[in-house]
Order: sequence, then C-alpha cells, then structure tokens
Amino acid sequence: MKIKDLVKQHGSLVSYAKGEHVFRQGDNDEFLYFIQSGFLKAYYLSMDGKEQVKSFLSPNSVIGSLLSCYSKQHCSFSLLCLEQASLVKIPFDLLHNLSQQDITLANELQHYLLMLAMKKEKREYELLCLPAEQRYRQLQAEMPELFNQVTQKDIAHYLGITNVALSRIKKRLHANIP
Amino acid sequence: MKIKDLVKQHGSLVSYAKGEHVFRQGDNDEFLYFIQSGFLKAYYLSMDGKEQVKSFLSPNSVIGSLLSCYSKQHCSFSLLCLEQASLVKIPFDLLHNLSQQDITLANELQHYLLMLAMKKEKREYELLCLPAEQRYRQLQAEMPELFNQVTQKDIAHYLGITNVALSRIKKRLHANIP
DNA sequence: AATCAGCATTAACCTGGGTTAACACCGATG
DNA sequence: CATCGGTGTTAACCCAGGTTAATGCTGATT
Repeated sequence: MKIKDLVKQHGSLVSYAKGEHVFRQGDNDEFLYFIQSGFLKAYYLSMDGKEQVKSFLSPNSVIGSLLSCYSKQHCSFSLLCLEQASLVKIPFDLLHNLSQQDITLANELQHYLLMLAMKKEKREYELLCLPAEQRYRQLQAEMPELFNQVTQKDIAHYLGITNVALSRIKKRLHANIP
Repeated sequence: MKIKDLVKQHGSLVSYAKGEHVFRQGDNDEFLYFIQSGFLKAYYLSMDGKEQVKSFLSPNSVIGSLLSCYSKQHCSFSLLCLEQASLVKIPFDLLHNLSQQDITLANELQHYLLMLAMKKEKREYELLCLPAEQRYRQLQAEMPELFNQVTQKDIAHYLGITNVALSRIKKRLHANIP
C-alpha cells in the first residue's frame, strides 16, 4: 500500500480559515497532516512569550508533532493557518502500525523521515554557523516566493531575529547594492 | 533480521586513536558507525574557520552523515575521536537496501530515524528560543557527565558560543549561588 | 469619511556575546 | 628540570542585535 492510498482511504478532510490553529503548543495531537491547499506556519512560543518560526508549510508538504505522535508528549509547537487552508489528516498510529506489516508503507515513511532529518540537519548548521545576515540572503536565494506570502515579522522570527533587526539588515544590504 | 545481526555479519571493526578523524567535512562517507567504545565529537567548520559542535557521541550511539549516505552529497560535518575509540561500520546502502525487503530491519531503522528527528527538533527549539545561559543550565542538568569528558571550549561550541562567553556565564551563575 | 489594528521603518539606548590579548595553570615532551 | 602547547580566566573594547517608542502606511470595519 502507498501512503497516498492510505490517505485516500482513511484520511479526513479538514478546512481552516485564515488565523485558525490546527493545533497548539501543549496539545496532544497525534495526527499527520497532508496539506492540500493554503499556507501555514509552525511556530514556538518561548516562556517569555516570544514567537519563533519553526517552518512554513505549503501544499504537498506533511506536518505533525513527532513528539506528540511518537512519544505521546505534548506538542512543542503550534500550527497556524496564514490563509484559508484544507488538509487531510490521518492518525499517526494508523500509519505507524500498518507500516509494521506493510513494507511499501514502511519504506515510504522511511524516505520522508530521511528527508526530514536532512532538512533539520541543514537548519541546525545554519542556526549554529551562519550569522543572521547570511541566513537572510540564503533564504532569499532558496525561497524567493516566501517574501510575498508572509510578513517580515514572520521571516525575522524564522531567521531567529526580531523584525527590527531584519529591517536593519535589509537597509545594510541595499546600501551596498544601490 | 535485526540491525544488531546485520552489524555482526557485515560490520567491520575500526579503531582510531585520540585526535584521529573518522571522516571529514567534504568527504564522501556513506557508512553508518556504531560506537563500541570511546568518545567522539561531530563538528562543523564554518567558512571563516570557526568550529561549532553538532553533537557528542558515546558508546551505543550511531552516527553517519545522512547527507552523504542518502543524498550522495558531501559530508557537512567532521567526526573526530576525543579519545581512543572503536566503531563498527556498515555501508548505509546495505542497510537501506535490505530494509526494502526486510520489514524488521525497516521498522528498526524507522525507530532510529524517529528518535533522531525528535532530538533534532529539540535542538532546533533550543537554538532558536533559549538564550545561551539557559542552554548551558539545561545541558548541565541533562548531561552532567559531559563536563568531565570534554573541554570547556567544546561545550561552548556545542552551545553556539565562544569559550570566553561560556567562562563569563559560569562566573555570572556562580556569583548568584555563592 | 473616520477609526483602528497590524505592519514596516527608523532612532536611541542597552546588553550579550565576539575579539584580542595578557596571564596563570597544567600535563606532556625534550 | 625547563619548555612548550593547550586550556581556562579575566579585562578592554566593539558590534550585532534586542528593546522601546515614535512615525507613517495600509487595509479592514463601522
């Protein structure tokens, strides 16, 4: 069986308006979400109430809190719709259990996990090794569309800085390339 | 088949002296390493020559560059022995290919990947949301042994700061708890 | 049209951490 | 024993980014 078929058979379609949460940090939410349409942001709230963006989600991507799905802990982040969105959700355990017997499913899931792990390693490198300005330039090069879809505040929070700092960086850069 | 058996059958034992590299950033190294004894550090070198520590490895942990193993790109980090170490290595492709047919192997690998993904999400959260001082206190709480095994410089580079900054943080903290 | 909320920009000020360098300490090596 | 390299501490200086706040813009609501 393919994940696509599983999603078709057992998935339930859910829709959210702009500004609605799919789940919130602290919830127990043991679903995987396959994004059909819309644009979402996954974000953390730190103890002092500041927001940091974990990732942006566009159609065809998959998301879910592995901590909640696999470890039965609370979600460590919130998932918010930046525009009207429709997703298909399936219980993670369903996929996980079926993959215990279904090799096709297991391999497909494995592929997703490997891609995820590589993406996260890249992010770790960037946060650890690159200064904010370079992270900004790299983001611009890799996801130029993003800058039309989200506010500068969210971009900044994705880069790990404040909107004020991002504004300064932009000014610095444009000064050099007149 | 279990991974343990696979490692026993097809693994080759390799030993390194303190200070030796298992592989270096930029290499192609498509092996998974199962650490039998010793203590290692995985680290990044940024373009300006500064070092940042990705993780520390102790016996029973597994490491390898997924980027190199799965994407056939170059390793994005180096693996260095902080003390005499012995590892068992197997080609990643061997495990990956066998897991295409062997459901037990696939599930075990899946479990490793899920654990890895959760660990990386935690690290992302910490780097993004916690100030250096709190990351230090958390590390102290979670891995107290570490402080006897590695230099303060390496701890600092793991936290994403310099040894000088770490020295200051320690001083600040001890001043408050006399 | 008037109001209001959220966003981006800019300035002023502050702080945490980077940089450099001096110094002391220790273990290894000659 | 003397020396040397690596390590940790401390101080002085600097800068990137955080904080706060004022300003202007835009788009939504009434």
